[in-house]
Amino acid sequence: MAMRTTRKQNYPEWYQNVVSEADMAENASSPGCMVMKAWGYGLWERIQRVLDEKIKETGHENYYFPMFIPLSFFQKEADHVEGFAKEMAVVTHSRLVTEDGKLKPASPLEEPLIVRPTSETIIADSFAKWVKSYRDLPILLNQWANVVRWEMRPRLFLRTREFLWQEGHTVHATYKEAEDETVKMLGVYRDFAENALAMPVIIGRKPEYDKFPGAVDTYCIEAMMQDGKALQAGTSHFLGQNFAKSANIKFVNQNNEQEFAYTTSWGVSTRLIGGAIMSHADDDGMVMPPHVAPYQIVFVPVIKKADDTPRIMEYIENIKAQLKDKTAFGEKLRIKIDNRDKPSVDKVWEWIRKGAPMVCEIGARDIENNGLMVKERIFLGQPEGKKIMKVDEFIDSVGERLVALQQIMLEKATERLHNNIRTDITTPEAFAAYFANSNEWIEDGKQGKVAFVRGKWCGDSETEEILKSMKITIRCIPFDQSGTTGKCLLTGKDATMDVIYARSY
RNA sequence: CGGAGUGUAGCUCAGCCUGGUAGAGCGCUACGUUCGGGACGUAGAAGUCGCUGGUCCGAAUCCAGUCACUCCGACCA
Repeated sequence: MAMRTTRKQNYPEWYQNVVSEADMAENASSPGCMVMKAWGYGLWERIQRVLDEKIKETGHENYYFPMFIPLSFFQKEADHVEGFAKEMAVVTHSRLVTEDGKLKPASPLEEPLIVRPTSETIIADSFAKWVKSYRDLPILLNQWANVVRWEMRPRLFLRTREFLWQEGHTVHATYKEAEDETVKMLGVYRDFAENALAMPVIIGRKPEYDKFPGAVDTYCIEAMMQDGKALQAGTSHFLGQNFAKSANIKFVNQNNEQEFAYTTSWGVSTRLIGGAIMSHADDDGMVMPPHVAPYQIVFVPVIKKADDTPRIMEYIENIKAQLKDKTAFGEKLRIKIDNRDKPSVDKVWEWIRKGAPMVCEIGARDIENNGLMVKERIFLGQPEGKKIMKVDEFIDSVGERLVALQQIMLEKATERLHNNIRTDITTPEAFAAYFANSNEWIEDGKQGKVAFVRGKWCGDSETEEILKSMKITIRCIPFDQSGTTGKCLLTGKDATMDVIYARSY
């Protein structure tokens, strides 16, 4: 076990341990913020690259809007301002002066600026300028940016005051078209989570009280972590005409009538990295899905005699050269030769903690055999995780093998999700008894003590208080409503709606 | 914003009760032996003891203030 704390011992502590031992990020000196290091930011860059392509394939183009938003913009949409008021970073001054040897803010701004917690208001302002006629619609845009929400209890990747994300914003001429867009992008997120991150999700709609402030409907993808808690991994909002009305986004339709437009917004963030960690990492550290691993293959030279160094390095370079045109997931392979002047065992263990999908150890012995030693991260410690292969065989099969490893990771995570959605809890008593337990690590392929419950909900507003007192949340109202039976698990009233109940991050 | 705790070397911490030259392990540097599941020897570098003030011949240690961080709550669209 390379982690100081195992998942079973203390899941939250294990998580922090993985983040630091895999060298993905650390707490910054600025409170609540993080420094993303090469291996963590590298994962984000991969997420950006793969997702950006999907966003562009669906017709969107990237824009960039300012991070400072005039305070008055938030005033315009009542629900929106109320939803965000408590967590805004506010810029009130434009310079510093020295007073008694201390720096103090000076030159107050006439109108304070808000550091964007999200960009609906400032993008809507632009939409209002750009939209004149139905011929201008739809506008389909996206931006990759940082946002700030003044969180009180930050956790690396899962909740930080500043985080990175993409936010898509679109304007449409009709209700239906905007609603379709919202659901379409949710589908893009689901495919991305499952295919790129090997993280299966449940898709659905948020209950009324949990919607994005200012939205008509909020849709989400919800993932299950290894402790049975839910992680909201992405959201897609149908904003109806709410922001169009507050920002005055109007167009002339084909009948020459003025009409308010319909808008959407959708986003995923660096939180996905936290999700990937808690989906796949084990007691030896991170396990990177090959599709998004910054490096898929790491070569570690094993040098017993210094004299061997040149020929071993040459041998490795030669293998790398032969992999030049090989692909996996339709992309070139990402390969690292770790030639740092360190003991090879240390290097190997470092890549295990980082979760590089394949580590290849190559020494003098392999040159004689025209072979190499291949270790696959997901099979660490198991006999099948360690193979001596011929170079030709490796070169021909490695691309497919990376795809296969990705598939195995998805299957494992999917099995956990499916085995841990309880549908047999049908009364408030059984429900309360179930959630009286606390969350703990769920062993692979097993059913955990506490995870998701799929069951009935009456939808009454009084349930909000009950949930709060139990520290349970309704993750979503799944699209798939193929039903469970029973009464509302909170009130015992008659109910028709199926929802997912869980503790959450 | 409430409750608790912690600030000593890059990291993890001991020393504080009972004041008297700043410590350990890991890491780092050099050299040598090593290297395919976490090696070892020898030598070495490294700290205004969070900060400010007080008591005292003398403060990491006692007192007061202050700042920061961590954990638990409240908050988390």
